[in-house]
Amino acid sequence: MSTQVSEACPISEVLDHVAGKWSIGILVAAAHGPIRFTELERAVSGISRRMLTLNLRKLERDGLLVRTVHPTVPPKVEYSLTPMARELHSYLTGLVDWADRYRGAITRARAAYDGAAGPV
Amino acid sequence: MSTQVSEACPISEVLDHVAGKWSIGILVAAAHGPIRFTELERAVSGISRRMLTLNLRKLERDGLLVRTVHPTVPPKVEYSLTPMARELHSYLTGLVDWADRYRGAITRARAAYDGAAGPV
DNA sequence: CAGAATCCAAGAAGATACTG
DNA sequence: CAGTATCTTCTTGGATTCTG
Repeated sequence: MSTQVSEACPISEVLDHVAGKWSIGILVAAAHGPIRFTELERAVSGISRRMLTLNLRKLERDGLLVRTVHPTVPPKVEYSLTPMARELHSYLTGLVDWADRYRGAITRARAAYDGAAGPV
Repeated sequence: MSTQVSEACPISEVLDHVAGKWSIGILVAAAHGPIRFTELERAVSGISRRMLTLNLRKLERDGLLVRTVHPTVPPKVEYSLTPMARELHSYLTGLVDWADRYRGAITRARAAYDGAAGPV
């Protein structure tokens, strides 16, 4: 058997792009409809302009976001999800929802772990 | 840090731990039942021993994995999911499934993007 | 077997400044 | 408004070696 496994990028790489900290925030924020750069900057809390740009490019390149430039002054650029990103979005919200439900428990688990092991 | 705001860690941080490239692989591999270190090393393709250890500690600290040491010779250590990780697992498999369905499309999207923009 | 310790390279990310 | 460019810092991750 010709194990020509990687005709396409490995799953782990896809997941790495799609499930990154910033990617999830961006995709979730863009899911409500077309969203502008500055709106995204506010929506994704903690992201820097640079990181936003880089992640937008990555997601656009992967075919998850569509970038629409309106040739006006001042410029207006909108980002929206492609169909495959929209499908992804439901899984992402499940994840976000889970994180929200359990972040208290996780914080407590960390405290217990650190307390037991020995924080110096 | 004498932080007053963070009663619990922000969602983005939780997601960052849980949805990392390695974390997903580890959690999915451990979902079948208790799994040993070396088995994980084989199951999570591409991971190094070091990264595996670091990620196992992180997940254990977050209360997602339970580490069981059997005091035998040679040593035997098993990892299994906690209930909250088990709940997470269903969302993760959804994600993995999505990634598998679309990785071909993503690879093509990249090629198109690179081809159009100008790969120098 | 299941790690821990150390060193080092590469990439991610922040700060800041500039532009069509 | 929506970026780009540059510089520096911090973190991630690989390779290797050692141990109970």
